[in-house]
Amino acid sequence: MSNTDLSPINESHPDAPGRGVPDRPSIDGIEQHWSQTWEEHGTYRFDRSRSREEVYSIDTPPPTVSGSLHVGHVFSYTQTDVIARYQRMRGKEVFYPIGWDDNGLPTERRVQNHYGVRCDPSIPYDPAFAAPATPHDPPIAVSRPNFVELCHLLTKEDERAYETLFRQLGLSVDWAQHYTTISAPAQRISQRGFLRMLAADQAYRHEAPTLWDIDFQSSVAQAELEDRETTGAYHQLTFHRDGNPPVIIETTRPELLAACVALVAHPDDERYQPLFGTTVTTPLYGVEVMVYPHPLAEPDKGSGIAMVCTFGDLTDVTWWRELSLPTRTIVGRNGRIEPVVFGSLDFPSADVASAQRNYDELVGKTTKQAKVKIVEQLRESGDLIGEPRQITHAVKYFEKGDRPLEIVSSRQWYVRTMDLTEQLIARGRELVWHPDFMRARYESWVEGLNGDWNISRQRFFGVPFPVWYAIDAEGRIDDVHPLLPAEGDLPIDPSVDVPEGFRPDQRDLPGGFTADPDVMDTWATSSLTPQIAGKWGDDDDLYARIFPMDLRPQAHEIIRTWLFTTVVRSEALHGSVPWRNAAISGWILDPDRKKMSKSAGNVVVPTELLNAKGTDGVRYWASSARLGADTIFDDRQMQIGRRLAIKILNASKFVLAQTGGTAPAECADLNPLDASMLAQLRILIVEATEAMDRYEHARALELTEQFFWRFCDDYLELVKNRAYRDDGGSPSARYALGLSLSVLLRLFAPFLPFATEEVWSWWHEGSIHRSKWPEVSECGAGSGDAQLLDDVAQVLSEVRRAKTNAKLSMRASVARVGVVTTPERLARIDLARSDLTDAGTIEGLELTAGVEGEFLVDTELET
RNA sequence: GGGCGCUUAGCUCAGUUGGUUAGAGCAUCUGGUUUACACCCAGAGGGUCGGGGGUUCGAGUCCCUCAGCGCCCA
Repeated sequence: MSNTDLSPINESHPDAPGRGVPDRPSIDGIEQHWSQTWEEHGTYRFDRSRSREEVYSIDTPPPTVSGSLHVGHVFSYTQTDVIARYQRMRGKEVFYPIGWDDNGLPTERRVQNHYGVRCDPSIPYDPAFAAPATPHDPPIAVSRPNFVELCHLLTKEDERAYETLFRQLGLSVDWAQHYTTISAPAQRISQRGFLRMLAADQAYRHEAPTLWDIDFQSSVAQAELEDRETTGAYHQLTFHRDGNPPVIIETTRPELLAACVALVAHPDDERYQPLFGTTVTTPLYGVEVMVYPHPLAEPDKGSGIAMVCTFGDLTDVTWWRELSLPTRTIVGRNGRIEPVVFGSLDFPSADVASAQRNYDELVGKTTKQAKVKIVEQLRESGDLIGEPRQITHAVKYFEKGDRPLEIVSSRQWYVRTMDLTEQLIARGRELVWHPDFMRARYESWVEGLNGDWNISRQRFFGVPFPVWYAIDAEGRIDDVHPLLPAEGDLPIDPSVDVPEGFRPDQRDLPGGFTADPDVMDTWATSSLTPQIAGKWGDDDDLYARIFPMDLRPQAHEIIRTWLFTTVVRSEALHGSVPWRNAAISGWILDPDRKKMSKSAGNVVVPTELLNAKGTDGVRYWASSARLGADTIFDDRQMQIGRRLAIKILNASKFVLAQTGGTAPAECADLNPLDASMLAQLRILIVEATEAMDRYEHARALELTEQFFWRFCDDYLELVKNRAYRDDGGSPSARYALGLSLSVLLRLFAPFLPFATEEVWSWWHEGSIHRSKWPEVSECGAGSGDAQLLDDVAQVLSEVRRAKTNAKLSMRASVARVGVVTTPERLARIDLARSDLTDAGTIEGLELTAGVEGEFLVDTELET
């Protein structure tokens, strides 16, 4: 591999000697050589002078580097790379950047565990703090700036591992376009996007019930929810009515009784119709609450009448909003019961002293502890009927959380989505989905939205909101008129930078200003990957050449997050769909059909796999799967790919030995067998190209592979003797061999970039990956009869069968072969007579006319 | 509860708009020292296409229904 000289643009010189054919070709270790060569020659560098029509742009998923590398990365990224390589060979200038998604909660969690630290924003920055070599146990508290430094440090390390893998995998990304979501440019674009949407009233800040994780101490969005089957218990409680029998409700959360603001029953429920509009009194607290009809109440659930608390679950939020109920907050952001004052405006009571006494016994407890206590109290007061009844029910969790979410009222930034659902569905229909049925995931998600998108998180490592608030002379914060930076000053950190017209020493003081304390949710930034990769607002010339992008490849589980939020941002900022195609890859399943995931402990480390099977082998497996199809991890499939790559090397060596690497570029007197093979090759080109254009890369690979094995087993065997001989038939054979090898290598190139590049370099200068995708017009005039090769191969196959049945070597001579079939077939076979008798070592070939449908081969072996 | 996908040989999967005896690879078995390849070559066995019903001259393919698996949404 010494005399390699690959230029980025291939100028295919048929007479260029290339590097020559090695004696013993091998695929082992070729990955490192070629990925290095591609980088040195800028083979995949994007040419930004090309117009939008000439560009194929890909919005690649920036992997979360704090996650673990696993074979799923190899799988889906290979599928995208196949598309990229195909489009490049079709003459498109491919914009194929990659980034690392390094901001946000996953990184924070990894840093906490890796170093044994936790972030305490009240601690001042310690410039002398160094990253611990081993994790602190128990974790130590560090300042926010120190914590953020650790986040940067660790992500740098993680990113190196990812880059190494993706280079080994042979992804044809342009590493010069690389980005990270926490970098200054990404923060600038993220903040710019936010400010534009704020100005257009597409984003707003609002106090509202918010899903809250008490362990992460942060709000979470609807898209991050997960239902988990959780055990609970129905408790039957009595609500009192003067002079009437009590009303019995059933609840799984009796500890929220003090937060009860109403009872609801279904409007058609005759049992409770007389109660609508009347009031009842809560046990223990003596608080009067009204009974309302509402269609969401389920008559057959429990007693059919429910207590509404602020807030036990999302249905409570709906009732609270639609019935304009008051708010009684008792659960704090740490998940513990907070003190309240009975007899105050919010907590009126018929018996203030007793209510306060009962309640104070719960204060400071977690909801779980409070539940135990209140059950005791209710039992004593006689308001608990019977024993709690165990059930399992679906409870909302943060997908990364360990305890059920609470719902607290808090002030958060939102992006409007509820006003937009119709446009969002229309945009989803503009997109071409591969496969089409994945659109249903998107639509059902959009149709099920129940609130605007909460984008603020009460966390540390993220893009800060570029917002301050003025503080008046009395120390009141003006939430309504945020102070904003000029776009030209972005990115800013409001906790460091100072708004215009203020001095640093006015921070957090009356008459001064204060920073918005929150950071944006990760998705609020990664929903802008087209803008970040295309340098929107920083390099609008580039952006105009790549946006809207051609392709968004991603997995189906993040349709509701990444795909959805990107469509939202693009609609808000550009009034456009962000891409034309969405290619949705499936999951990797282990042999038990379970999803491979770190938590399931069944992941396969990809680097070991690539070393063992060869990159092309692994890529073969990945690209054999259709888009959207979940795929079993199967290293036998990779072994097949590995064998295919080796076969390509060996077959190429053989062909090049015939042609000397200088096959004739034209042939006037084409042998009928060669013409037949080329006719089949033309069909292959058409079908493979059509499949690739439909994003059915697995189909294209299958067709090419099928052709290639038949090509080796039949055509090469039939033609080898003629090609060897230096007589009249040789030029035609050498022409057809050279041409077909060139075509086949290029058809395989997107799938097996290393083996094909290796072979290409033997007889070409320049990279195969910058060569042209094969076209039918390359394969001569097209006068060949595709059927001829099949008919001849069938006779040859019968002869082989006879030899095998006789346990003879394939080289054994055959005295006579008699073929009886239709005159048309006989005529075709006769045209390849000498190739057939050579390949089968047949002494006498007798062709006898038969009837339609007849095909008999009678073989007399020599004894 | 609503929706989507899957169910074809022991395993992993193809089967285009319904059209000959349902294909491939792997695995199994039987053979072959063929200078491109033993990471190879030749061949063989192996399937009532998840069950049931229907449409049709004809169904793996279209319709209905049931079951199992997986996922999405509520």
